[in-house]
Amino acid sequence: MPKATIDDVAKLAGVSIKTVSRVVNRERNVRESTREKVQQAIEQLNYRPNISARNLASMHSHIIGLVYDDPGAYEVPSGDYVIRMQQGALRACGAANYELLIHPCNYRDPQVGAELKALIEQARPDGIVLAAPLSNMSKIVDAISATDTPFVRLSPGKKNGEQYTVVTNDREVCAEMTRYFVSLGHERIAFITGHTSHKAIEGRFLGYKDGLKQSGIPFLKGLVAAGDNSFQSGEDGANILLALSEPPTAIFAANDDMAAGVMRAADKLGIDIPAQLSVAGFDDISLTRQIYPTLTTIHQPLAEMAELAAQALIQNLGNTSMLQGTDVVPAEVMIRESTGPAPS
Amino acid sequence: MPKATIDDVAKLAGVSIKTVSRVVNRERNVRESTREKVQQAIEQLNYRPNISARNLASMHSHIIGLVYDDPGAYEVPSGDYVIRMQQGALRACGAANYELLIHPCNYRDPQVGAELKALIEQARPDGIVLAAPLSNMSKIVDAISATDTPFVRLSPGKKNGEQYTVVTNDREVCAEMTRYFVSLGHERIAFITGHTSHKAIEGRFLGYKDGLKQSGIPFLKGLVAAGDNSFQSGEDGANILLALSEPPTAIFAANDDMAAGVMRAADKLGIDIPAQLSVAGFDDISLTRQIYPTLTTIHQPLAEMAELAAQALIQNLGNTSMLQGTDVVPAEVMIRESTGPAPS
DNA sequence: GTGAAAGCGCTAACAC
DNA sequence: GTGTTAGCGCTTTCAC
Repeated sequence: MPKATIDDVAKLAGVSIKTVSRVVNRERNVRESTREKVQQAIEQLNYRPNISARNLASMHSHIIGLVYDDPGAYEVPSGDYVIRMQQGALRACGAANYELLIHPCNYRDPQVGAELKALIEQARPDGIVLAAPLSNMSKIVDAISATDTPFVRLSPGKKNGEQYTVVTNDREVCAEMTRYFVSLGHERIAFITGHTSHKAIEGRFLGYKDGLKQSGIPFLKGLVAAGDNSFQSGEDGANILLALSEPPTAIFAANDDMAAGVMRAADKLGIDIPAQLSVAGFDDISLTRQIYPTLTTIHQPLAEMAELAAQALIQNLGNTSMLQGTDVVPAEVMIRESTGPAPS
Repeated sequence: MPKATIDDVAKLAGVSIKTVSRVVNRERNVRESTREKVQQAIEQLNYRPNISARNLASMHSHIIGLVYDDPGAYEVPSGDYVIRMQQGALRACGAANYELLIHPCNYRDPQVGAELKALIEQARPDGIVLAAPLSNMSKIVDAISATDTPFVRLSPGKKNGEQYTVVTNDREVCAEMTRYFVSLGHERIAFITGHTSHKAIEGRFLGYKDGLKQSGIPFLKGLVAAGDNSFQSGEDGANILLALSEPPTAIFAANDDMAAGVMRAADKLGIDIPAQLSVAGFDDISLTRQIYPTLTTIHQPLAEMAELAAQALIQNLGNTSMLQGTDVVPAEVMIRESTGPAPS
């Protein structure tokens, strides 16, 4: 059977199409009895408004774009990051009857700005959620700005631009993790830093130092190893740290990959985790639950962040004023098997 | 500035809107000089056709839906699976100027059928790519069928239904992996089976047996351990196999998680991989490159499969006849560090 | 509270 | 080859 249209419903309910439209869009000024009549007709005909027609008439697309770095364009730990953002954005879109258009893009491509602009002009999303690390990059931000499409940003490393932004508390939660080590009796707590180009990762190191200070433990340069986010750099860093005359009893790595490298190094050296050495990472990638012992880490609430960002974006679409400010969604320490009391 | 419309272009180029439409849609029967005139006007005005208007007039949405099991609804190895499918589907959509709507859904939810149906009626995708394991489930397939939306299936474990399907060669590639073990000098090659409910995983065991037969090596029941896809079951299975009076020199697990469990068991027993024991898995999850030694496994070409499926779907949309048949995209053995020559 | 009429920007017939 | 004329199914004034 051909799909029912608003006219069919109006005819069956004995009202005008405008009244049907009012009922469908939950507008006020409809008598309760009329609403019921229309509602019944809608159900009887299994009527669904035609999105294209609605979009055309209302001059917006009811589409939100989610733009993120393409994890398939190169090697990444996993697609968890993307999946979780999508979930959050989908929740917000579903609740507001918007659709979600995903657009992975490779920022290493010199054409990326033009390509992104073309995509936006084509699909005409009503707004865009821009994920990190793209949310930092002026060539991306400028390309979106040039289309006059409102957008919000997800955890840019540094705060610039005027758009509304959702971030997490990297620094505070790293301090919390550090204090957790102290609470287990650890005093020699080492840190493996991440790649210097990742703005977001700098805060993690600062948080580590905060945690030490809050616990009254002196910060020792000798307990810091320089990593570059890779498994290998974690293993190398651990080998240096564990060869010290007074080795650390705990190692906190700025990401999970490096923490896994630490575990590998300890395994080779015959050091038991967590009896002799506690290890923690950051990100909560799936690996953390697949290795043995499972890895204590910090979970970034990506789904919640994306949901909040999309929600705020959608709610603000009608307004003429630009959405501004910053919201923080706290990250969470995930205690698993790789951390335990300091050896006596 | 307000967006240019087809009328603006027509006026500037001094032609009718129909001619502009012809140029935009690359129809024939336009004089080259006219085409150029129009093209120039399009560029000058930065004209982009309005998708909603086009969709409304042409009576289709130019949207393809990708429906897959929601990996966030429960624990899964990783989101790689989903990401790779999305990439493939996006490639096909981009090439054909379609948009991709993603819809993760949780088949454990009893309402899933109704919910899916509602979504499809709302968004009205022109077609759907249905991923495994949903592509097997009649309540999902029926819900989609009820909406009269054409769909294609990705690697259902068993072949039923009449829709076009893209599969991979689980069985053949597992035989290949087994022969690879033999080529390394292994003769006692064990297998750890997967959970019986996963149809696709049955073929892997059959492939293992095929490979043995092709190599003239007798199949021994004693070299098969029953797993359930979990890390733990891999570890348990390995412990049983390695305790045999004549233990295997190679263990082939039906998925990567179990293979990781095997590696853990070997590590605990002080067995060196690959010098004393070779290990292989299936899936090529990101873990395989994050552990040490990196895991030899089999890569399912999910992106290619999804791309082919979406391509076929889109190409067939105009036709009245239903798209049928099956295409096979071969999987690939990924040789990494966990496999080596049999110990002498 | 409700309705009539005028588009939104495009495609599809059919004329020329 | 090109233009004319109707819609597609909705929202949006503005009447009543």
